[in-house]
Amino acid sequence: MCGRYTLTQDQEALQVALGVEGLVHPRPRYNVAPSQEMPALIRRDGGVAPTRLRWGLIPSWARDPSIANRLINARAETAHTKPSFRSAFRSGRCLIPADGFFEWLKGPGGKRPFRIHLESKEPFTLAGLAERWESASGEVIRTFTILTTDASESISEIHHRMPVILAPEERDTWLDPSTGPDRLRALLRPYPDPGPGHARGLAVQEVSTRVNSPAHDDPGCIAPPPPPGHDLPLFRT
DNA sequence: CCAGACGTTGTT
DNA sequence: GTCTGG
DNA sequence: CCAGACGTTGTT
DNA sequence: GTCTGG
Repeated sequence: MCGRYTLTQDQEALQVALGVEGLVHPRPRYNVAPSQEMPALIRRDGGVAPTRLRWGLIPSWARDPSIANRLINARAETAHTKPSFRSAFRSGRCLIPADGFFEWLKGPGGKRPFRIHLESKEPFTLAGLAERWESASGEVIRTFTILTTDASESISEIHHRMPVILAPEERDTWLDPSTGPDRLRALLRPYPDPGPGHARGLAVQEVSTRVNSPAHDDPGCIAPPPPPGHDLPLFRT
């Protein structure tokens, strides 16, 4: 799945990399957590426009917005049929800029966080769904969720699901309101491992458990874990 | 008909 | 809003 | 995703 | 254990 990600470029570099103007990204982010407002790309006036959305989808009909805590991901296989997501799948598709995402490997001795990023280290875009929610008092909240699919072979060592990464040439098809459901679903595949036609793929790097706490958001969150014994008290005889 | 759920992950 | 269960 | 809270009464 | 907040 995908419950944390990074966007370490600054605003200017991100706009250049994505070919978008007017994107708001005040500072590099090393540990983006659900409930936070982040840049997104949507379709507007026939083009691609940047906006800011809160991570965790609130369906328009929800009475309790805390449902967002449980809707940070949507299964690509079923999102088009689910009451919570089908409306957004039809008319609220969006792209979420990122340059890495985190997965935790559960094993004896605890959970170890890993960061997955492109070997090129370039930013990429995740397939997302956006919604607009209005509270009884008239407060409007715009939210998003990230689509997930089966893990590629290289990622499956860590986790069996991964977010959907759309290639640059797939972005417009995903956002285009006239794209049909079959063609949309065909886009929602695992990111390909290196092979014929794909010289470079995803890289997996273990990182410090500093990323565990959503209160941490600094380069230490994507740094390698300290070597064993690093911080242990030293005893000498 | 009305009431109540509506989701993902992972684990059992 | 829309679907399922009673 | 992980971390941290999780309750009532009454009083300040 | 389960829910909420980040």
